[in-house]
Amino acid sequence: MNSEPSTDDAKFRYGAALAEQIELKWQQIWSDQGTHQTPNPTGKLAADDTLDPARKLFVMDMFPYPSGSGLHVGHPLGYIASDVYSRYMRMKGKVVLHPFGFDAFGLPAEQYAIETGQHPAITTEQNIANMRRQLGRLGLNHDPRRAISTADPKFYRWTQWIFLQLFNSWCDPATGQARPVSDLIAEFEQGSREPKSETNPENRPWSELDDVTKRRVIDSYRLAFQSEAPVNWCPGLGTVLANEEVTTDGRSQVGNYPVYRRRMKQWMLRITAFADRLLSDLDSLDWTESLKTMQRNWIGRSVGADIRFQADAGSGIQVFTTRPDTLFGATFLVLAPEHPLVKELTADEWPQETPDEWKGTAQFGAETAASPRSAVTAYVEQTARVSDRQRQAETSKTAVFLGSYAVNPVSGEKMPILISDYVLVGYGTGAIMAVPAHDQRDYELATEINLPLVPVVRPDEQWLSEHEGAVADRPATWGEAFHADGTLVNSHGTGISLDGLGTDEAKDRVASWLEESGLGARRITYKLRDWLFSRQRYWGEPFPIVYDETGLPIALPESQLPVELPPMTDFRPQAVGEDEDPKAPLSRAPGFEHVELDLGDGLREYRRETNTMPQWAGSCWYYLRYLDPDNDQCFVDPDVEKFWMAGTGEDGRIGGVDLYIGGVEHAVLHLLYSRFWHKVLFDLGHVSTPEPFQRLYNQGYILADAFTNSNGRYVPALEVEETPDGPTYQGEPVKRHYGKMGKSLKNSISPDEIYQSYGADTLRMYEMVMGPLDVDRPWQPDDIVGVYRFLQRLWRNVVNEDTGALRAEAPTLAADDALYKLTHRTISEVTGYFDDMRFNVAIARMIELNNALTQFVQRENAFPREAVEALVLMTFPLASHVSSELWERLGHQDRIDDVAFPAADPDALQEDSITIPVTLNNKPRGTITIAKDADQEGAMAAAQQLENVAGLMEGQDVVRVVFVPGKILNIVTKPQK
RNA sequence: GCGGGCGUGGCGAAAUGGCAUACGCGGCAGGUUUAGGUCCUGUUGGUGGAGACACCGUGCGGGUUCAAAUCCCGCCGCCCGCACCA
Repeated sequence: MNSEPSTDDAKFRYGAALAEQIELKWQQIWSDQGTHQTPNPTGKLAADDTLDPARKLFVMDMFPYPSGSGLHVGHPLGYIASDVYSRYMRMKGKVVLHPFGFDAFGLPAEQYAIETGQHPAITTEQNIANMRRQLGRLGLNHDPRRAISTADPKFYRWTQWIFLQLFNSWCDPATGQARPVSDLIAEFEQGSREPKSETNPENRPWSELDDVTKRRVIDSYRLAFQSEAPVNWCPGLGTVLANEEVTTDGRSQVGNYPVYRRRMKQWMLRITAFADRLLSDLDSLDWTESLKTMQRNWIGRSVGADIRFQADAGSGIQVFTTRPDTLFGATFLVLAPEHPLVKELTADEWPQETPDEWKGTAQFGAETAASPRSAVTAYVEQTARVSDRQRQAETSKTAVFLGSYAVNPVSGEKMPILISDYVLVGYGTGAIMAVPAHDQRDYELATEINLPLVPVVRPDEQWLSEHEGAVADRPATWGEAFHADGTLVNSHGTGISLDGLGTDEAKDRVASWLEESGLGARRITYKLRDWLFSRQRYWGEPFPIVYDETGLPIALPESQLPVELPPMTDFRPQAVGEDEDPKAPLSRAPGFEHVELDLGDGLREYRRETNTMPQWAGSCWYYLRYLDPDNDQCFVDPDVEKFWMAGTGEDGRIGGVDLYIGGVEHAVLHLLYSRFWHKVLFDLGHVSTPEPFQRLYNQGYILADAFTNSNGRYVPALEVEETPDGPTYQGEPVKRHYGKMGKSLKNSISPDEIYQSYGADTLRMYEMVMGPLDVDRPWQPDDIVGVYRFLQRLWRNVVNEDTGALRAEAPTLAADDALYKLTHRTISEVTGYFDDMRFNVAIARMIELNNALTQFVQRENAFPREAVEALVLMTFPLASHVSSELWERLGHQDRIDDVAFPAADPDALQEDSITIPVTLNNKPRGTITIAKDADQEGAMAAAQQLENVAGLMEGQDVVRVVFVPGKILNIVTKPQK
């Protein structure tokens, strides 16, 4: 394959060398003249003149982490798109903010540093420099003054500040909004609110509590709080991870290491308190439906009821169910193996006549199954070995009976209590009432180990007929649970009867009954869990938190921010034993953990928090820092924030970033976390919109061939050779795959190669012409010449390739000239396509115009200025350097950056006559050219002139004529009798 | 299993009810050139025909309509997300 274009024989042909010369020249000019600096309404970056808020447009990319392997051609796809769009919008008169930065803290950067044995501060800096160079070569129009890095203390000072906002806030359940903790304390002191009982077991009034208890109570309300809970522990990374960072098969997203469940005390953020708003506010956003669906699924709202069951021991077992209507059919209870009541409810001996299936005999052997305690212990240990996600693999259900019973409050029946790993401790209450006749999972367990089934919803006849051998009142014959709605049966007891009711009515009746009798209440639960926010890693934001002798956390005052990350030479995470708590690297930093501080009551000793914040902390709010990057008084000036974020009111927009472009992989990570932080900042009055990102656009991925060897490992795609027997690597046959370009598939292609062969403008244009922006597309290097030739021809139409001089200029085009009309029609269409970010079709139209222009120039040996300038201006957002160069060569003193996008001449779009197809019985038979306002008779008359049509109509009766002005003439005929 | 999306030439793709395949790549033929490349011109869905043309053709089957790639119903295939969530 010869991908190298030949060296140009014409000295001034637009080739790779000339393109590079032009590109570097204009990048220098842009940098020298500050072309891409966007003014602010006020502050350090303020403009000389006032800015019109109605014209503002905030266009942003998801910023990258500074990868060590540099950029591949898949990375800049979104960056180019946002660049093209922002340049276009600027030409359309918008004041466009288009910034760029680096997500420099976090696991990927730290893992890279460990691999290379260098300090992350150094590798991060190097990687940022390298990525800046590669991106700079693309000529992106980012405002250089607003470049940010989340690992910069001037940046993370404010990340820490926002953390303190969370720490110093609580969520008022009455309004669902964040409020300052000081309000909470005031309410306690006034007696208008009673402390929750969990932290105040004796329910003593606030004024009688000692200081430490008061602090405990308050801490339990905070949006940032510490909690001892089962977490995702990843020994391979030496840290805990958020649920969102664990893959479906129970491994870490970064590094693909196994993840285990383990109880640890960690920092959590109370995102669950905002679940409802995170869900309902999705409706107001201009995001794709599939992305909204992903967030909705992740939040996972379900409506039901809590029910408390009285058990042999303890104060009762609380369960959550979405089907309270089936309460009479609840024949046993199942707890998660980790449920706190398991120990208490485990009996010393098996009750008489306990079936062997309930004892786990088959699983653990007769010896272990000899007592409830040993069987339960064995079962709990077994489930602890695998992660939540792995537990969900499709295997037959297992369970162990605790040896104790509860009572069904409506039927009065005895219900055995079991533990099973299909009940998850983190969802609902960690316990369920099993209704085996009407829940598939319960059905499977009940039939597996022989538990009683009671039908309480009568299956309909159709369902019964579809299930062979199914008898309505014998669920064991059904083969599966009947979980649809229906009519209640077998559901009457003392004080309540549901027989004959429909599902919805019955749900309502039971819920009311539960509330009246004090046995339960209506409740809504979410799959979303609180966000585990601490990591036992080095390369992240330190917490602005210290501990005093009580061990309770204390927020550092704002004046002591930032808490800088101390320099360390050995910053690796430490391996620890199974029962040992991991030690965060910062605890080894000399002089960091134990400090003497004056927090207002004199110098005292404190212990610093040594965990760091996760990857996502900086990206939760970075878009706000772009607005006011140098402000050292606050995280963003309120007036500046309002200017860029406020909704324009257009199309009911509520405000936020006007266009946010990025990959779909952040659907439930960054995008959910960020929305959460933004809502807290909104509630506290720090930002003016309830949502951060009004419009979100997911660009597709660039795909490329990838190859695996016989071990299933990926081999470098660039070194694979194509042979008649298939692809080979180092002589060995390899298997071809196809996937997202990137490091993991070893199929990256560097943009540097494309710059060398064609230049950056060609690369920009190629990435935009490949296909629709939101669709995955294969990297096809052979196709690049298409847009390269386009730019070459455009250049040649203006510049004499041999001399470098401007070609002769043709006289002004007449208004009825075909090229004039095509020019304006193209402007009109391209404008629409740019507005919709359909750059591939816009480019196709430009190529058509350029082809027509080329013929004109060849014929006349001169170029028509209108057509050329329109093309140069339309090309500018895409191929900015060569367009700038041509604009200058065309004799313009003004910068093309400041020129308005061309407007179509409305007269040129008006055609006096139009050509439409004629179909006879729906078969195309030719075209007619008729007056624009011709009527059906006129069209028919013209059609009769067509030899074809006239001939075929001979001997036919016209049954119907469909004339759609401007579209078609269809004549329906049938043979004459 | 549930939810969402997609299926059009040799390839990337246009057309969102009105001439299917715009534009680009690749192919074929010709011109320029010592030659190759570059560049330029023509041509390029399939079948038949010398040709004008004719018939067929948007995953498969049905439907609505004067008219369907497009709308509706049912299959098939691929991709993405979720997945024991009580």
